[in-house]
Amino acid sequence: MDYFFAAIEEREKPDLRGKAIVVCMLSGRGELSGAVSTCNYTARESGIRAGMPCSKAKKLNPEAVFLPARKDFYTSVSDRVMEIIRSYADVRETGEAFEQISIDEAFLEITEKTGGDFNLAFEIGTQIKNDVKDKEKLTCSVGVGPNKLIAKMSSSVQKPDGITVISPDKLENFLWPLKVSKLWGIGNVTAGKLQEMGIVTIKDLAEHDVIDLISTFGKTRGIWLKQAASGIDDSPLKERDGSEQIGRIATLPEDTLDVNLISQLLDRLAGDVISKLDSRELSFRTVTITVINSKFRMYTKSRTLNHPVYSKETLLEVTREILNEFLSESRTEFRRVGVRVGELQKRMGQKSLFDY
DNA sequence: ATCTTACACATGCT
DNA sequence: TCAGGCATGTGTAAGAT
Repeated sequence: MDYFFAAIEEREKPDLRGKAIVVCMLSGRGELSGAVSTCNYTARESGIRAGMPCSKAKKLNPEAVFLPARKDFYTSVSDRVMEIIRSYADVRETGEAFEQISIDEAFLEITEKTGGDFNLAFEIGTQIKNDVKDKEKLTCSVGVGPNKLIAKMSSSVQKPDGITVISPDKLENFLWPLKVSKLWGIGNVTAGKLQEMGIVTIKDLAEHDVIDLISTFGKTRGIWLKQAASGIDDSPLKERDGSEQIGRIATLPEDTLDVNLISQLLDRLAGDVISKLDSRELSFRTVTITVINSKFRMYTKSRTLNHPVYSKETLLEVTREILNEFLSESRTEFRRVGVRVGELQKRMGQKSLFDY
């Protein structure tokens, strides 16, 4: 979806159209303390980008409209969009060959219904765009490719409201001239290491000795780099049944080491996590606490319970226990804290199988 | 001797 | 001067078979 959160706000508030719109995740610390989640293309003209501090965005364009993110609402729109798109995917025994990878992105397998014809794929992509526009008044950008990696990368070529097809015969011309940082899966750290090795373009990477890549990045990642740079990606679509972890993280009202202040926030976050757990009727077995200190260093500690549970009391207890461990070994004030649960399982009849 | 699990941490994407 | 949410992989240590 194109500039998804901001596009939804535009749709909901027609008087905003034409203006620069910036959707922010705010920490509550100050008027505009937080980061830009996304912004419309008008805002991008003034240099505003996702991830940038909101205060900086304000400096770049004081006239822009700054809105707080309404995540639950965007999720409800996302659910409807995904249902529309899903209906265009190949159908297998298990259901549609469809993979939602984020709140606004998804992969569809259409190999069967196109018989591998990329011209047909273009038609289907166009249909999807029209359907979404008709039903939800939102635009999206479609990428077609012989695998997920290429589909994802081609979706970025023409934005917003675009469609790009990269058939196997156009693969090398598309991929090789690009900087390695453009390859989906290569971030800052990897791009930096590659540059030190003299690898700048994707072509450089594709031609590089795989043994050398493995020695720097490990077996899995080394082989992946070599393959990906050649446009090879055999990963199948993964049907996802909700996330495998549920977490909440937030910024403290001020940097602190005060147990009471921190527990107060952690308890709220734990409550939110329990709500989500309840709505999906799940139990959890692991609890992870995240701390980000005033120097922006991140630390995590986790506990795995003997059996899955879904009691709020247990989550609170474990959370406090881990917090105390953190506090006894920390001298730098905390800025943000988070709670996350994992090893999720569908609930049984009792609170826990071994609880009675 | 080998397989499995727990944990901390790095990396990447939005 | 900077938000929140998730996935996946790796190294190491400890426990189980």
